[in-house]
Amino acid sequence: MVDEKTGNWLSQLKSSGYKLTGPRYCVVDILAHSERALTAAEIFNIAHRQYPTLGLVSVYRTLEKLEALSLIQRVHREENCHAYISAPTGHEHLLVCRSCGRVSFFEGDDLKNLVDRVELKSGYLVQEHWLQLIGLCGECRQGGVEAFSR
Amino acid sequence: MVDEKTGNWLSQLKSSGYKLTGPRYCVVDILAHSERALTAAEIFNIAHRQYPTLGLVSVYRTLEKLEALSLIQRVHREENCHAYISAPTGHEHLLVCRSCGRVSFFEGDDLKNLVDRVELKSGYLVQEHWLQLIGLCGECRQGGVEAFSR
DNA sequence: GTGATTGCAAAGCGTTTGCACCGTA
DNA sequence: TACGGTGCAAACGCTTTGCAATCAC
Repeated sequence: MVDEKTGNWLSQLKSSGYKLTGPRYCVVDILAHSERALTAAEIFNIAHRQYPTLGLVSVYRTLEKLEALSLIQRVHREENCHAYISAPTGHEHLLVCRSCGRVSFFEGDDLKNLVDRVELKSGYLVQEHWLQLIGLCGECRQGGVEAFSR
Repeated sequence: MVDEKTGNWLSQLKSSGYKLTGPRYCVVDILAHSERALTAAEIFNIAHRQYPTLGLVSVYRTLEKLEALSLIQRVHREENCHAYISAPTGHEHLLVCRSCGRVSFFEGDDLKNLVDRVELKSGYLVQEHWLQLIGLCGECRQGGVEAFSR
């Protein structure tokens, strides 16, 4: 019983020449459905419950492949950049909740003017932009929820 | 013979209760004048030449203090976030050259509309934004300069 | 059957900590 | 003189690598 997103990721792995295995399935499924950015250790902790023989190493190796296929992307926070979230399908940017760690996406295409202006002024050729908003999600705003604990 | 920016940073360290020492001076001076974001190891390598007894540990400890005083800030690149650059004075964002690693700053205050729209749509309260442009600086555009080597 | 994938253990690497000595104020 | 700063060495935590056993295809 594989859901759509997990199934899609698995087929992409398969058609890239990788085999479909238990550990791989487990990690893919967790990442495909997480609302929060997860570190390798966090993924391991969750996956370990459903797949007790899983090794942390397999988590790293699967992350590597998923990142290469652009199915996941790194989330940068003030202090580190070792957490991953399912990559957006189109051209979207991250919106990260500082309290619970939840990640959402938003469209953000009107940077064009800004980019044009910066190019003119700086002489740079801008190839890529990275925009990330940080704040509190709807739930955490209301709830006065305690900071997400690591 | 201490130049203005270095001198300013040193006074800020001093007035925060820290002592002014050789190793500290050395690291401060390098960071205050680097056009590129530098990692602890890179700073150590440079500083070591002018101050042979310097230990890598002192670099880390100085970075810590400079970051706490907001005199430097981390620069995030695709793969890591362990390099530091002199922090901008006002509200500015980073423009990083992918080829030579040079960092420039630009003003970027017209995100207000975008932020308002995202808040409305997502229900988040946006507290902070992070914008970074990545591309090629004027020199690297023309020169076909080889990628900056690590 | 074959070659990729696995988990383990060990290695590797960057960063932090404990400590005795040293230098600034 | 007092106490923060120093470098060294060791500890630490996260990630990668070497390897023999295992498993998908």
